[in-house]
Amino acid sequence: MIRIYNTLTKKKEDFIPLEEGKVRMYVCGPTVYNFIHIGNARPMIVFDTVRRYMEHKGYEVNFVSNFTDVDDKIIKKANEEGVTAEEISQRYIEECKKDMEGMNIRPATTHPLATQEIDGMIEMISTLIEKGYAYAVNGTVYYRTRRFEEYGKLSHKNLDDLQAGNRSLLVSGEDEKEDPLDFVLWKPKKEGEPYWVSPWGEGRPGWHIECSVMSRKYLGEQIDIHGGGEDLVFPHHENEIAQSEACSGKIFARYWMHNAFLNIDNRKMSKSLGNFFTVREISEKYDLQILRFFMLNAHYRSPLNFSAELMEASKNALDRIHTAVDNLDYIAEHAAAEELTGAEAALLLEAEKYETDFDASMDDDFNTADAIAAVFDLVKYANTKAGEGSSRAFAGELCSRIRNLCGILGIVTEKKEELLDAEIEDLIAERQAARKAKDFARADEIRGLLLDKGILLEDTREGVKWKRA
RNA sequence: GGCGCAGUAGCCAAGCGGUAAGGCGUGGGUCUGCAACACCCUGAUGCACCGGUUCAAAUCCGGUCUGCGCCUCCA
Repeated sequence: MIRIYNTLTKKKEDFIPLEEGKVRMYVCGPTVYNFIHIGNARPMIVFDTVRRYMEHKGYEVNFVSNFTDVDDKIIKKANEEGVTAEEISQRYIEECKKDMEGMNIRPATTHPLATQEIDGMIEMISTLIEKGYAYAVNGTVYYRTRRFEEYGKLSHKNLDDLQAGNRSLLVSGEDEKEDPLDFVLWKPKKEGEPYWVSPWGEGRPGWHIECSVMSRKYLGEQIDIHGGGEDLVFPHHENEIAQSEACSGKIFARYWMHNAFLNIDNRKMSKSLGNFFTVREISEKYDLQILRFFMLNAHYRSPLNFSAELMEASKNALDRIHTAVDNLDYIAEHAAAEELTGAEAALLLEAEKYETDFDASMDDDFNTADAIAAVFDLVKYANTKAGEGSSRAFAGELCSRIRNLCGILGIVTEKKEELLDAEIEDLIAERQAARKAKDFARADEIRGLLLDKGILLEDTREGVKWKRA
């Protein structure tokens, strides 16, 4: 049984899907006005892992994640570059997909675009007006927040507190609202902005209505899991609930999951502090697999601090897994015996406990940090139990189990097949000859030469191995 | 002002009532021509601090300190 911490109830709850064997989940995606930063990457990695684990447990997962492609920031960027907003959003959607691939984040079942769903938004806004939950004033449509009695149930806020202690809810030009708490569903166009025709005039949708509409269209009125960064709890998700539930009269999402922030130097990343990194920047220095591993090494609801030092530690840790997998592959390939011995069969049975541990950790609100510990336990077990005398079946099985667990976490263990240049192969052979002749000076010289080319040699009992530095 | 989260070894990080996982790093050892890999050993009589509840607390309760987040676009 999977247990999920639900922001709505502030408790871990047993996960029971609306429809047996199926999971409908929606995760708020990025606004595409630039390369995504590593903070954007956290929910992507977290929820991709949730999805993978659900699938591992046998669920069929319908995973929807949007791209917000109409927004002030996109328009601003477009104006700066003198191109259309669409060009900007298309460009960064493509770039985002490249980054996702690098982090081994699988494409969603559907990646809807806000601009392709305007009709649905107009329809939902109309329904809200009909039901008395919204009103139009001078081309702007507002949601009548106080009309939705449960407003605040997700963020556990009380409307009067919101109003009383607040800084400046009354922004200039907003005195046309019935209540300062009301939020925008549709805003009139301004000169030079993209717009759509609506019953309230030309304009564009507010941010919150997008997700309600896209979620309903691709997943139905009720979904199992709704996810996103913790900053979206209020007001974004609170508003989604108000919109969707006022419209349908049904509970919108059963489980609300929110990941904590990725910080830099213990502070939230932000442009004003100048302390943020794009995923692209990180990819120039590290394999993005390391970024993924780094994030999964902490619980998704804990704040995580990012630093180069921590990335180095993650790189070394991940290498330990890769090395184990490579070694097992090597043992399997060169094994003298094919079949499992009785002793080996017993060892494999014993090793099943690590897989059980892994699942138990993941069942407990996706405790990836604990799950990774189980992977390391298996790695150590394999390193200890498998050796040159092992059968192909034994080494192969241990290897595939490690690969399988890593796969659930989206951590790639497949070795990139790279052919050695003939020149490098010759050098390795020459070094072997030198070693045989005990000409260690020459052997070390060659090893140094290869190291300069980025090739790392390892003399193991089974022979010479190499890997890219 | 309102609401909320966190403080566990040098670093990262699980555990959330039953006597401190895992990783990185450090030091020592085995293996090896050396190096690397791997393996073994090495780590907090203690989980910010002070009280309390309990047979039992890092885990529950109260208070203090510190850091952070949300309340405004934000992953």
